[in-house]
Amino acid sequence: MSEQELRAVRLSKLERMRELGHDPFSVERFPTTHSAAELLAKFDEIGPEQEVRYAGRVVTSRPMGKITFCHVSDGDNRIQLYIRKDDLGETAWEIAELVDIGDHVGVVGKLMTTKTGEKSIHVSQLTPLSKALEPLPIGKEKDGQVWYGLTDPNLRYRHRHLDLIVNAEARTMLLNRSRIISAVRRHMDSLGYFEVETPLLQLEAGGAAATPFLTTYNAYDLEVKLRISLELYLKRIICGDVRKVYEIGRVFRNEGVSNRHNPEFTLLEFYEAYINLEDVMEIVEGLFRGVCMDVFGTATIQPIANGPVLDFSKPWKRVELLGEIERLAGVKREELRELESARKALERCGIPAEKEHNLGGIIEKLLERFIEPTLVEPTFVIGYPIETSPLAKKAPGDPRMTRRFEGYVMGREICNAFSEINDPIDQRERFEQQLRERAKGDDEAHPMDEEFIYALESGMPPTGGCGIGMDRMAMLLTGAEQIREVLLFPMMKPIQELQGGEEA
RNA sequence: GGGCUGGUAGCUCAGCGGUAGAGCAGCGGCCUUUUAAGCCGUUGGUCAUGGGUUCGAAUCCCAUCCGGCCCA
Repeated sequence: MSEQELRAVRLSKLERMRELGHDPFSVERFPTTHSAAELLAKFDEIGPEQEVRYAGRVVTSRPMGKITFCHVSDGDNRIQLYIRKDDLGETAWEIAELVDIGDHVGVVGKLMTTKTGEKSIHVSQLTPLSKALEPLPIGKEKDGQVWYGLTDPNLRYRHRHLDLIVNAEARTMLLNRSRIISAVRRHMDSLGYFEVETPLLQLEAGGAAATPFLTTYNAYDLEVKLRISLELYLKRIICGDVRKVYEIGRVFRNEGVSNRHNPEFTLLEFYEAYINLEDVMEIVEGLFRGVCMDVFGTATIQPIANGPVLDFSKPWKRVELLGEIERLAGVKREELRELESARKALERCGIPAEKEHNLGGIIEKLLERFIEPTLVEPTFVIGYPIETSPLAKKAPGDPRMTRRFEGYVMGREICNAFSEINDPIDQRERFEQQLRERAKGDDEAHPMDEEFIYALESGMPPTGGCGIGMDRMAMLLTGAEQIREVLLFPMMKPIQELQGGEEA
């Protein structure tokens, strides 16, 4: 039967319901006494005499003549209904027979246990509350096995509401993402941070190396960019003597889509005056521990079945970047002092070096290739090259390196933090160096930001700051292999209008 | 961006040169404690799109569109 015919059948059922005196779409409310979980958990306590009210979506149906069994889901749990013609009467029964899988219903009834032992509602009144005009891909299920359903990622992401109805695992991941972000917010609030909101539309998008999206501000006839990070505005607030600030916000980077990248993603950044890198590490440890306790009730989690167990109750491992490169890639730190010897070392490791124009790029290549995959347990990698860290303080004793760390868990970068530059002269030099990189063709080099420099010139206290990708954090903690699993509506290319032959 | 791989009924899939298939959903019938309910009957398709090869294409080739996996 074609899609149109399936739809027509459902429309005619809706019409028939209306003829029988019930228009499901005219109902505005249906107060309930319990959720499915409550009905099941408090089954004995409620007992067989008390009248209960329950509402949800019909997800299974087993009509057998003058009785029908069906399961109704409130989104989180489902409970079975036992509906008898004798209990409803002629008209109500005919209306009940017009209910399809996918429709919402509200019921009044009493609890009962069926012959096969399933806790159910013996329905005395059934009220259709909506009619699904489209057939829903609700699969059949027994003993945890699911037949049919919705598996095509293309359809799952494009029609996420169906995914939420049908796939419990996807639902859990997405809702846990939401729980994780609100736990992060609670945690930062409890530490006394102010949550702030800074502009999305900016004249120059700074704070990270990425290509921005462009748009036009009509009133000022101005080309503006969507932000690529939160950093510079937040530090300007620190310059305003607000001691602790954070923002959880969407940033936009005009680049490709992959397992780990979506062009718009949610970033947490926090800054605190008078603290350094090591203090930030402790805040990150506390954040992961606190969020896990809040969301999962334990700091020791195993996000992927049979995967590694992550213990966030203890401090993260701390390693030094150049030391790890020496240990795992066999490249001595002395080799990484000059571009030529560093290139040779890179080639020796089997990585082409022609494209590398500075030491920072080479060091990060070695990190990616040799270090990252080994960083399963939570680890801070400390000490990053200056070329790729234009906002981090120089390391005392080595002007090529900065007071910066990245946190890794299960081989993936999870946060990026540093002791912030508060010397305006140093910062200006770094930006000027970036401008030179830009002139050489690096489109992602950091732009000059005079207002930010001015803020530093007005005096910024020593400050520690950190950025954590919320999508990555959600992936890590929920065990998602794909960033799209923790985004409700990931970027999907539009399906182009198919043209069936050019007209002459 | 490169390699591999997929797109067939509303959903999940089979078919891989010779009449377009199955299960589920749907529709009709029987059925007042079923649960992947069951039994009988039945509808449903521009085989992603556009070209090509062939007597004949869902199937082979090319291009395009949209995915997936791996790599950069």
